Amino acid sequence: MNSESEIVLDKTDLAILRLMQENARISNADLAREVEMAPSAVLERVRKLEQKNVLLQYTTRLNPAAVNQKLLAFIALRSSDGMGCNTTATELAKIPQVQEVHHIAGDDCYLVKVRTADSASLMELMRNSFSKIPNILSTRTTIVLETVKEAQQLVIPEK
Amino acid sequence: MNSESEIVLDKTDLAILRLMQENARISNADLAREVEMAPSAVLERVRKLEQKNVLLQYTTRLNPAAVNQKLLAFIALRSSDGMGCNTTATELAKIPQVQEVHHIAGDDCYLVKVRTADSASLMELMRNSFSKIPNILSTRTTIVLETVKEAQQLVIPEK
DNA sequence: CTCACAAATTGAATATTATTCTAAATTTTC
DNA sequence: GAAAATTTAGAATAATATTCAATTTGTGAG
Repeated sequence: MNSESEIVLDKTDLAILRLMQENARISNADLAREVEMAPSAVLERVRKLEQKNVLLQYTTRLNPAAVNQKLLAFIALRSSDGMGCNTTATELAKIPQVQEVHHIAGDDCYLVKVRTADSASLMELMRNSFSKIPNILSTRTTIVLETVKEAQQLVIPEK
Repeated sequence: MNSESEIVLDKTDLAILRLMQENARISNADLAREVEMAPSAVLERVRKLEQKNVLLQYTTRLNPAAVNQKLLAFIALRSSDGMGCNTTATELAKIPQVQEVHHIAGDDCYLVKVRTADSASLMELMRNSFSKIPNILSTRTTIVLETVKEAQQLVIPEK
């Protein structure tokens, strides 16, 4: 009975998703031309996809270096949070430099993706923000030397 | 002398980036209102930010579950690629289900983020695609149980 | 200080687009 | 197979994007 329980997408919806995932700023008119429907009908579908939380956000991918966020790191961390309690994760998620927080299977409880200006500011972030979060038992930080690919493009099924 | 060597962004540029990162579909008119400039001037700046590769892509974040991509995994993998040679990374990047490929410091050479429908299709992907890539010595797969936060929002400096 | 050049900005005009609404068509349900 | 609900098309209007010439602003040289 949750909000995703009965999402049914037809071929046209998937085509719209594919086009919008590629270019969020595509005009509704172009979208309509591509899927060969009237603009009004397409707009209606887009609105519904937004309401059904299929379309989550229109965002712009920025060059991290251009805004002085050159360092990328993954931090695997163990927490003493009991099962069903995710205070640690919630607190981590509040940190702006933290892009992702995943609860993972295996020894380490969480995998966190962080972006900062440089290693010094990462250290600062860990000292100032991470250290204030209770229940963190240990952290293991992996610095990214080079990013070869970074996209959030999903593989959208044919039908 | 590379393409990013002399990117200088003023307060207005940063404000534009902040707004567009939040909502890629913001109209140029609204953008102009927010930063209190003429629409034409703002458009000019956006075009330049695109040319300078500060704005990389306008994309739409989709609900992975809605398009049957419920499984998220991170794969740490070792490769026998020599230094300066990144065939493995390039091949990995070609796989559509692979969202990210990072060259990392430490024992494991690469960290890869993958999305598939379920664990069965992940296995299939590894058997069919990963196994065809030469030089991969070993893989260590971490399954994500739950994602608490997933954003690519960068922290944009004040000035 | 002022000139001259380049870059950025404005404002107006036009083309394109978004959005709304009603009627028609299609699909679903009983 | 008919009624109800949903979806779509088409037309009309409001809003927006985009272009361009003219003005302003910023920068460095003399």
